[in-house]
Parts: sequence; C-alpha cells; structure tokens
Amino acid sequence: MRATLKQVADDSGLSIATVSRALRRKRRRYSVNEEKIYAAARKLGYPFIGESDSLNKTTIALVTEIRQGEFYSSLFHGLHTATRVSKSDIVFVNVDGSTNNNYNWQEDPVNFIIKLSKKYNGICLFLPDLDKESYAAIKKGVGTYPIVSLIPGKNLKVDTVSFDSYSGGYMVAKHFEEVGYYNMGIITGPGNVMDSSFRKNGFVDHINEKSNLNLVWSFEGDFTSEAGSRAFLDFKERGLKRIAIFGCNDHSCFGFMKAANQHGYKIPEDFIIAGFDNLSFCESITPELTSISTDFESLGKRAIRTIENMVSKKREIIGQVSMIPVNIVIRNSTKV
Amino acid sequence: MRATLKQVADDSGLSIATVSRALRRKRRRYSVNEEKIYAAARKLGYPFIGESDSLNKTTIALVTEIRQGEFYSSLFHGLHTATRVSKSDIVFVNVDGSTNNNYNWQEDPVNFIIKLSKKYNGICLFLPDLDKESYAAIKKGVGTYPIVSLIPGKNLKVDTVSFDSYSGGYMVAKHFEEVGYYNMGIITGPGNVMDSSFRKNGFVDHINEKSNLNLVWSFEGDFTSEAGSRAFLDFKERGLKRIAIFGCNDHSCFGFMKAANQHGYKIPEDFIIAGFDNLSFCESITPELTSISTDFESLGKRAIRTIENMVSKKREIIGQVSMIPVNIVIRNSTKV
DNA sequence: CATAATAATGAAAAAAATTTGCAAAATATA
DNA sequence: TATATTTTGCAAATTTTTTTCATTATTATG
Repeated sequence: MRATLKQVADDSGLSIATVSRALRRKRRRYSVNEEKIYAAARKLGYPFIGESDSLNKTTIALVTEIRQGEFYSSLFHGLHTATRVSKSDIVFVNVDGSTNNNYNWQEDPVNFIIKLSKKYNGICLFLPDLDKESYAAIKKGVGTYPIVSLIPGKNLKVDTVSFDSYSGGYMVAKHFEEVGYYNMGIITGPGNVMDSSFRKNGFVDHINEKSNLNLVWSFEGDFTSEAGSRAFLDFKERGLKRIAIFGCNDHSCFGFMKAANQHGYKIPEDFIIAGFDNLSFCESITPELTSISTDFESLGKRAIRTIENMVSKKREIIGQVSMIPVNIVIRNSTKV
Repeated sequence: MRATLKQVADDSGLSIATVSRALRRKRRRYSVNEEKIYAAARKLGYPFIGESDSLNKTTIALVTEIRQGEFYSSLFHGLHTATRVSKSDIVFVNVDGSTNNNYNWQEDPVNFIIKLSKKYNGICLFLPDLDKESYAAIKKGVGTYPIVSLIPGKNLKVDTVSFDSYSGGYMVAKHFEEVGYYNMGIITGPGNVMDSSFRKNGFVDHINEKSNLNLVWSFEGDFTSEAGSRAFLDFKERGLKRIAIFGCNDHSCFGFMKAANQHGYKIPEDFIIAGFDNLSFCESITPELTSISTDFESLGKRAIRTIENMVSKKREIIGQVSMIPVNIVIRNSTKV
C-alpha cells in the first residue's frame, strides 16, 4: 500500500496538517519535529517533493554485481561519463544479495529485473553469470521495454552493446605476425564466459586463416594472475621458446611475466606477450605490456543512446548487436 | 508541484480511471496502453507503488565522484558488502556534473548535499577535494542529521570514519628499522590531500622518535606512477644507495621500481621499498611489493554502523573520528 | 463466421487524502 | 512580565484517487 500523510503523522506523533506543511515547505528547518517528520516519511517511503528530481529525465539503471578490480570501476566510470552528454541519469543497481519488491535476486533474478522496469526508463544489464534462458525470460516478461545487455553473447534475444573482443583477439594475432612471429600460444579465460571465448576465437581464427601461422601452445586459465603463473610453469615444462603469447586478459599476463622473470626468462628473447583490457598496470610492469584497450566511455555512450532510441521510438527488431571497436596499444612486451 | 494521476492521464492520452487501475495492478501486462501509462508516470515522476521498496529500510547515500582505479572500485565494493550484514541499503550518488533540485554540484556543493538529506536516511561523503569550510557549512545546514565523512581530516566538524593512515606510515618506518635499515626516504603524495599527509607524518614521526633513524631523502610526488619515475631519477642523481623508501601509495612505487629496473638497479641490493594501498598488482610486480593493506569492508561496516546509530539515537557529540586499523603485508621488496 | 466470454475503457459517484483557515498553545524577544 | 512570532491541531474546503457502472473493444469458441 502507498504511504499516506496519516501514516507519517502517526509515526512521527504529529498531526496530519503539521506533516503536510513540513513536507511541503521549500526550505528545511531542521527543528526536532521536522526531523521526526522527515525520518518517518523516509522510513515509510512517503513520496515527498524533494524527490521529484527526475522530472522529464530518462533514468537508466545499470544492473550488475559490484566486484573488485579496475574493470568494474572502468565500467561505472564509462557509463557515468557518458551521461554527461545525454539527457539521461544513470543509477547503479547492485544485485547480489538484494531484494526488490519481494523478489530476491538469488532466487528469482528474472522477476527481480522485471520489477525494476517499473521504476526506470531503461535497463542496462551487466551480468556475466546469467544464463541464456534467463535473458530470454526477461525479454519475454518485459516486452518492448528498453533493455540492453553489455555482455556479448550469441542469440541473446536482448539487444547487446559490447566490445568487439573478437577483433581484439584477431588484432593481437595480426600484430604478432607483423613482428615476425609465426608460432603462437594462448592463455585462455574461463570457458563459460562469452567474452573470453570471443577473445580466444578472434586470435585462433586469424592463425587458422594463414597457413604460415601455428598455434603451438594453449593453456586453460581463468583470468587470474595465479593462472598466469601456472601457465608459465606449463610453458617452461614443455620447453617452448621464441613464441608469441596472447593472454586473454592482462592479469594472466602479469602472472605469467612474473613467473617468467623469476625463472630467468627474458622478453623478447624467450617470448613476446600481449594482454587484453589495457589496465593501468600495463605501464608499470617491465617490460610494458602490449594490450587491447577498451573505451568504456564509448561503450557507455552507445548503450545509453540505444536505450534512449528505444524509449522514443518503439522498434520491432530485437537482438541487435552493437560492437564497440577496440585498439591495440603496442608496448615493449612485443617489440623485438 | 507533485505529479497527479490527471497529469499522467493527459500525458498518456487515457482516462484517470484507466491510469489509476494500471498503476495499482500488482502484475504488469505490457500492453501498448500500459506501456504508455508507465512511460508517462516515470517521465512525470509520479510515485507509483512499485517504488515503495525502501519500506522500513535505511537508505544511505555514498556521495562521491566516480573515478577510475582499483581504489574507487574497492570503496564501492566495501560499502556494498557491508550492507549485507546490516538492515541498510546503499545508493551511490555520483556527484560530478550532477544537478539535484536546481542545486548544481559544481556551483553549490553544500546545498546539493543538504538537499540529498531529504531523500536518504544518512549520507557518507567521500570528497577529497571539498574544503573544510564546505564541510562546516554542510554540517550546519544539516543539523543532527546522520552524516559521516570517509576522508580523514582534523577538526572537520563532521564525524569521520577513515583508515588509520598515520599508523600505516608508522608501521612502514618500524618495519624498515626491524629489517636493519636506518636511512630512509619518502615519496610523498599531493600536499593538499589529508590522507597523504597522515601517511607521511606517521612515517616521519617514527623516524624522529628514534635517534638512530634518519630521513635522508624526500621527494614530492602526486600519487601517480609518473611521479614515481621522476622520484627515481632524483634518487639516482643524488647518488643514494641502500636506503629504505616509503612510497605514499602503490602507484608511486610501481613507477619508481620500473624506472629503477630500467637503470639496472636491484632490490634489495640498492634499496628496499614499501607502498600503501595493497593493490592487486603488488603481487604481480617483481619483486612483490610490501604494502599497507586497507580493509574496505571494515571501513564500510563502521561507516554504516555509525550512521545507523545516529539514525536511532540522536547524539550531541560531533566530530568523532573512527580509525580503521591497517595492516602491513610484507613481501619481497623489503626482504633482505 | 457468428456469438459468447472476457477484458479495457471513460464518466461520474464515492471515498480517501491533502491543504488551508483559524484559534489555541508553545516559544522567542523585548 | 508582556508582546510578538511560530508551531500546532481541529475541522472545513479542496484535491486526488478509487470504485461503480454502462459501454465498447478484443479474444475465444463452437
């Protein structure tokens, strides 16, 4: 039930009239009773005037689990920066452990998100762990409502805006070829993560396209630095040398390079290496790490523009995929 | 003015009765007209039932500028994780470029924040660039309303919850002494940032307390990796060797170590070094960097508990300062 | 394809919620 | 202590929301 002045009055112990006046006033006065009234109004969720901030503004929710690491920070920052050039506001909705209108995220992610669509004009999803069926169920429940996913994936039924990870992998292989390496290796990311597969496929496909290129080594990692270290031990055990290695994210490379360093391996004498994400640490490591850089502000702008378009004109085509181009930043780790 | 059903009806082109029914319904149906109604209601900020999510929950706003880097991500994560064990919700309010109720952040940060106090039960501020006068003005405008700052600072008039940076600096100096170094150096952070001063003062004070310890070198940095590199050049030019260096944040150390590496310097032969923040990259660099680790979840829990206490019982003591202890994580960069 | 069943709609009545005028009470000021 | 100012509650006035009811549109069924 919606909260009324009477409830606020009862809760604060003052009369309805007093509550009405206090809440309607333009200036707050911070008297004891006014504080009581505001506290009660907030507690009961009474809609007071100070809140109608969103007038004529599009509010877009970014639904994600907040995790640690520069990647998430970049994502928030990118989306937020993108709102500066648009008429939209962005709200970050953190999803793990949350409950919204009796729908618990863990138990029922689909209805949780469907409920959010009441409140916001559009929704951006960044949920790597959500399965295809759930995406389909959300899309079904939500109809033509503006919703985009920022996770790449095939046939998701939901519009998608994501980095062109495939091309990123491709660019790395091409760069390796250009600097004269024909034998290549890869440290993959977690197999169930779509983005990780795209990075890998782009790399592998370029190798397969050219008869002079060979994939001589592959190690299954999980995007952690530790996996990178394990990858090195495997690499060493196999006695591989003078190959070009693509780590599917920067952290894998950091772990690999550290282990290599400890075992006396040298870059570029023993191998060259490139990563993905272009974290700030790429410039701190020796040698500086070549990496694929992703522009989160572009991603954010595109996502917001897509949603704004959906808000204004209803389209029928669903499942559109927008790719944000990535760039290769060449540093000393691949200079021969 | 508050939005009414009539306005929503006019905007959506349907009757008041239809709008009332659509908004009151528990299940959405996503028909064309219902979509129109929801769109209009959102546009006009009509308070509908789906929103009363916050019933009986304390909502705390974390007001900050979203910036890139692991530090901000950790801060968000820490606060968010802390809400799991409390009855509060946390909302991230991004402040740069924002406008709230005609109060523009850039032009009038004080009133911007005061306005927020209408909507939320409590406010956490993390605003390194806000000056002392503004803090005082906010506190004055807001009265006994629950507000804490997460930025350390003396005589802020606002309750503060922050890391015990001073002790962190102190611990580094003590650790240097314990491993047998008596000549020490420091790369400072930006002079106007309080937290940076505390880190430095803790370090310097321990040196001054002991007659056998000397501060032989000091370089004014700005928390960037580049400043760390410049620091190294200065260090080299002065011909310093075998001293223990405290970089006031990890990034300064990364820059320093990289430059040192390029110039053929070795750790621990030429110097030992420790940082502050314990970023993930500390473990990826060679040698692994000793650093002061900060527990953002503890910080978040304490901040939330402080606000919850202020919500329940009004206290009179203001300007309380809570210090969250920090730990030193000893790694190879300070092993002799 | 006609017809019954179901659902959606608007007008207006009924109900509920909010604002305002007024006088009493509380607080501040001289 | 007297006087001005502000806050408050009651109840009337007003506004907003819900519900009833008749009508129309949509969908299902034989």
